Amino acid sequence: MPEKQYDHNQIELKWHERWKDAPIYRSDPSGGKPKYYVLEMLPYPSGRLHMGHVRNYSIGDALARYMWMRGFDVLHPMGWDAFGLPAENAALQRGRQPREWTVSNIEEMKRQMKRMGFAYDWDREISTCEPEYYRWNQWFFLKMLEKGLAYRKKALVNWCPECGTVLANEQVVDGCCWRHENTQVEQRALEQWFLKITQYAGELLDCLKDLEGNWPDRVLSMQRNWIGRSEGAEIDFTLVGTETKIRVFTTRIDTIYGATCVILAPEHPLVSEIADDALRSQVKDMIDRRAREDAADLKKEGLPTGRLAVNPFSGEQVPVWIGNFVLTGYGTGAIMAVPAHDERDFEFCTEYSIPIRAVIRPVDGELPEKVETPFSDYGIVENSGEWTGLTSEDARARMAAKAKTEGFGEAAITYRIKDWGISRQRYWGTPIPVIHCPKDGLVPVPEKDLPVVLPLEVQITGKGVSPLLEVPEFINVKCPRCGGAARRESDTMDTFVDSSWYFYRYCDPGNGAAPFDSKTIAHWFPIDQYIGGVTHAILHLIYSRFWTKVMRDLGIIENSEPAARLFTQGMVLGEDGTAMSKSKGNIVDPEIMMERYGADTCRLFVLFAAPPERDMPWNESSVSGQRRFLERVYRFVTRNLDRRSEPSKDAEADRQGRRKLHQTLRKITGDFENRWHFNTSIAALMELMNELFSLEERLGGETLAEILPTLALMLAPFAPYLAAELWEELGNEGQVLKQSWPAFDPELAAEDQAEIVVQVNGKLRTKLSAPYGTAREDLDRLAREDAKVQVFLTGKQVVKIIIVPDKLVNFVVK
RNA sequence: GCUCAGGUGGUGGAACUGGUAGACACGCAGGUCUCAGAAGCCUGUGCUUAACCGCAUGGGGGUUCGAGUCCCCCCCUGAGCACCA
Repeated sequence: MPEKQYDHNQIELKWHERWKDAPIYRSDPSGGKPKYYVLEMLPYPSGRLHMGHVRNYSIGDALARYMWMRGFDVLHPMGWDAFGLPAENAALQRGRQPREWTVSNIEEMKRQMKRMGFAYDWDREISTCEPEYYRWNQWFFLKMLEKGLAYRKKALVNWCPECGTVLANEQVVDGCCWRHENTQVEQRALEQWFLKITQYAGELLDCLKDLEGNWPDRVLSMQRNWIGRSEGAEIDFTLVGTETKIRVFTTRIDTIYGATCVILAPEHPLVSEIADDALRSQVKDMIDRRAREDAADLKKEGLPTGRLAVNPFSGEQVPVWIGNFVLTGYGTGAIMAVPAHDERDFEFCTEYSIPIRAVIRPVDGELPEKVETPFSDYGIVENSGEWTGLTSEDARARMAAKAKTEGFGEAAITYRIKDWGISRQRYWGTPIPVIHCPKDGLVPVPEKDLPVVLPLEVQITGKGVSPLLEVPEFINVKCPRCGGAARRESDTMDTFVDSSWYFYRYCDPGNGAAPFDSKTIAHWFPIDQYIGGVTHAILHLIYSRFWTKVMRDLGIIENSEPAARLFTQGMVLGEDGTAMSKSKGNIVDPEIMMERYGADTCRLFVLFAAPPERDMPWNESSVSGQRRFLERVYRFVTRNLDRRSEPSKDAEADRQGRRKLHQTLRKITGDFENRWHFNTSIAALMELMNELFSLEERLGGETLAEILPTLALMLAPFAPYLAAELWEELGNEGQVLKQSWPAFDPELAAEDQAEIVVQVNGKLRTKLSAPYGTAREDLDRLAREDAKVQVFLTGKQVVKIIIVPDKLVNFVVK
């Protein structure tokens, strides 16, 4: 009889048809099951699915399927951050070639996702570019405005000439735009909207502690780094001849007697007050040069102001300089330079022949006569008046306290993180719901008028000002307060606002009265498992933590963190060794892979090639192995269907077959519960198939009747189409996912003979087989009697014997 | 420069608590089947050797009966941060 051959097209298209209109599963909180919320990060922002996405979703989908079979009520939504949609709509309407994302691409992506057989809650689909989503973005914005968490100010901001818009600090990568990596970002002084993420800096940092173990260390340390807390003091130096105070931030107040000048950032407000025209133009040059050059190899430059400032501790007058290495955005934008105890200050002061004076000595060392290299460790304070003799630690605390009581400073904590600039001069994005009235100033749009929606008829100019300014119907409005003529804010929100809370909206996507129902959120949150690339470690993942804390303080949610566990999966690297992405043109199209090998093979391949957290260079030469494996499974199951009623004939074969089955089950269950190394799970399944092939003829019906359906169930998380097909072929009703994950029987999985490794001086000499629980002395005797061991023992003296029961005997000989 | 992750056959990777290094695949070689090929199936495959032995987890040292795994030093690769006072 000719065997049935595995035909992926026939099987997958059949099930694809069946699943198309009815979701493979959907969550049901009323069922009384424990909840499990698993979510993959947005397929952001590429409009074209590639194998990188397939790998990402295969990991989450396998987990979701497993948890579903384990009896959890799984929430696994799939949404589309289709923020390009209105822009492309507008472009299409006037016959322009769509640029990056198109409506059809997004539809195409959805189709491909369904074709891959991913089991999402399709009903919970949301789109963050729709007016309903704008409404709640704007609602949150107004709440933050009310609480002083949103504000507008003129500031130096990052400007991407290619995007024609402002970017947040987090969106600047190596001085370039995160979306145009060869475009240098410029600094411009503009009136912009900010969200006060700095108010939460301390909490964002402190809560990282609670995430330890559940979030990857890499992400935690990146966030710590980004938030950048440093503890120190702010101290006022008084400008000689004036009442003006120059406030500096230092972490080493204990070194203040060694301060030999004060250095201002070139952008420091005081500069324009004390500089004459000549100096001002030099400062301007300095700023320009710094903007052009790479920060890493920028030479330290300074300009003397000719002014002096008084050190409040020593009373000493020190010169005031302007230095290109002093950052305006960190601390107070001014520093005291202590060249003897800081490398940068040392470099600067050496360059300009500013005195270098040591005031800290090593605990077990001397104060140097002449400073050759700066000593920046803690030590003992010297030459510092009443503080001399204290340790650095003591001095820091006491001197800060003194500054406070004397009124010339205080202990202070500074963060590196800055407020989140959310203004964008783009067309797409949520309009910021504010009206500029000549009489009333900034007037928030009343809640009843939300959402403010984007006009469709817009000319996208790319000229660097918002195209919305060219739409009079949008811009010209009446002031809600006085009714007079006013102008609408033309900036739109950063799309990272959308992604900061989209996963909350999934829980209650249709809510028209609120962003979501708080009780529903309390049920689903926090997200049990969030999965995504490490690329968002300090963008999305810090914004959404911030947003969560804001929502908690608004009293609409209870959780303080969005995701209990985070998993960062590795990237799929294109042939050029860089991450697969559309902009690099190195993507591999899943459509072609699916046609050639089938969706199941693709999924199995991306899971088998490497453990999920590791990067995976694309090399499809081994796909055929996964394909062969599925063919073997299919042939084995279909040709043994009818043998399930046969009587048993070989008890030993039956025992071996069942043992391997339960061992495999134990292995896969363990992989799911502990570390998601699906590559080893799949390897275990392959081992099982190899064993079954060699036992096939000898297996009895009863054993086959246990093995075949279990095989289908074990495949369900990885190869859903084949699992469904086999499940049906086996004469079962219903979906595989609705079955329980099979439990393994430890007794059946246990080997009955232990393999004992026999070593001499730690080197493997032979292996023995002995029943479990064999006594130490018996193991010793068995090992000594072994002929191969004898060779290494004769003529030697056994000094020591190490016996690990059921495992190992090691003779130490001389 | 600082922080983190990694370095194992020709290739992807396995070894989960210090106890058989190389599971499982790809590739390669041989066999079987066939008029022939494809696909199956079987065997072999770290290096060295006829075989035993020996040598092997980036390099060097250490702890241990025993180290890919633990400790110290160094080299390399990738990622992140980078004048943060």
